Amino acid sequence: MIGENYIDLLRENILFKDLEEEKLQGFLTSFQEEVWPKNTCNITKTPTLFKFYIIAEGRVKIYRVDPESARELTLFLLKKNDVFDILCLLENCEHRVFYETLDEATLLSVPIETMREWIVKFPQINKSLLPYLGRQIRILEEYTSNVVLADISSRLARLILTNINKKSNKLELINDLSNDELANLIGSTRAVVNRHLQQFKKDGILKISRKKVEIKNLELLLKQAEKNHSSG
Amino acid sequence: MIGENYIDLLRENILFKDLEEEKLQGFLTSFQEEVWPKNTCNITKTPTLFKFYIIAEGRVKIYRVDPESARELTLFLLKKNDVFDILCLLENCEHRVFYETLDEATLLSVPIETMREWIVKFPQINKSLLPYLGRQIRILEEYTSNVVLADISSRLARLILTNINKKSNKLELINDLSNDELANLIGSTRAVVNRHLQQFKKDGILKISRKKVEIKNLELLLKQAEKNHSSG
DNA sequence: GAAGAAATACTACGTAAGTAGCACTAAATC
DNA sequence: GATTTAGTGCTACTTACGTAGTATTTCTTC
Repeated sequence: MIGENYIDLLRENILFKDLEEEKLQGFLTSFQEEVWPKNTCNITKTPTLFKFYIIAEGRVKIYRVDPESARELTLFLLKKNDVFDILCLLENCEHRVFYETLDEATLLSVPIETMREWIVKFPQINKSLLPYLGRQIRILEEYTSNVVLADISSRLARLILTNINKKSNKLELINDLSNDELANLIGSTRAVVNRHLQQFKKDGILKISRKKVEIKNLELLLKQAEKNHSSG
Repeated sequence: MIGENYIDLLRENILFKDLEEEKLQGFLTSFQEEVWPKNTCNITKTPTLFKFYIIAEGRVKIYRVDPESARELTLFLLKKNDVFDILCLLENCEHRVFYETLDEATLLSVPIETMREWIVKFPQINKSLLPYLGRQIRILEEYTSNVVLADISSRLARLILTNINKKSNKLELINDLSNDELANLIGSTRAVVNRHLQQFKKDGILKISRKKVEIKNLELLLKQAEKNHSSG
């Protein structure tokens, strides 16, 4: 059972937003609040096979690791009101990925079987789920073609561009990440990302400080995102 | 309206398989049969925004192109009883990809709005759709991490391995593709794929002839799939 | 504010993959 | 069966990326 204050969260959630107020109230009893410390991987303790999570606060990355090279690839960087793990929810079999918090995170958990029942019972959830899955597919298609067809500087520029808040015009979600984490987000390595960040700095595109990226010249950044150095 | 003989197709289809016989019969009136010639891109003529397709015969690839380098990336290679475009179905906005037939293909089309209505009206379709979408997401996750974390020879070996028919032990679906098409499937180029195919041949792993790949040594192929040359 | 940890900046180097070009060959097409 | 086209095999070359190593800076925390 979680507090009333979480009603607002559910009301803004992509899966629950269309439900009537009284039903959301009823849901509160099924949720549990969990706090995960920063930089922890709770997969062994709390398998996503049994629980479905909504992020109330903090960031969680879903990532893969190549055991040989120890290289990481971040598949999704989840934030407030994102949910996981959608694949376990749909397929009831293990999703071979890791989860790790980038901040201290507050999560709402619900038994995954309960969530499955809700999808069947409440058409509104089901109806919201479909376009949500579509968006996931679209994001992954974009990711794959980016990695294959664009070079690192383009990918880095695009990563930054897609995380600019349209209203504040400021970088969000990834603005306080280390070079290492940025590299994981575009399928590269720390040293290479730093090399390109330095070049961006030289070119007057970005202002860089420790765990901080600021945009100085949006126009040039847009050009970098489009430019594919492999051709012309 | 299509012929009775397509009932068997629908009965085996991932989305329609759970529907009662009489309902499938009723569906027949909504479908149209279309034949697309080999190597054609029918996107402009028959936008997937308005129709939903089931493949009855032949192969269709969904791919992206980088306009600058003209390089292609095949996202999905669809075969009999696969459907497209699932993203247009879910999101009702343009899916920025191309479609092209690799063989002469026979397709069943249904107005996409009709398909949307069916999803709402028949829970069985909706229920089948969810794990189908999950599989798409899983495939794309695998694709992305492959491209980032594995080198070309591993990706080529894995591509071949995933297309071996478990029963016949023979290569299917991709066994008659050109080096060019194989390259598109792993995010590389013709010349590079050929280089590795030649090496596989030298190593006694494959037998290669024009538009034909045969497996000679499965064990060695499995080793290639696991080996990541970038480490060790 | 000293000591330690974490993140960054930079240099040097090796290499897989991409590109270009061309000869050769099988297979459509007329 | 002559001609064209598509696909393959191969050589030579270039380069962006990844790796390694190290110095430096910035934060943390005791």
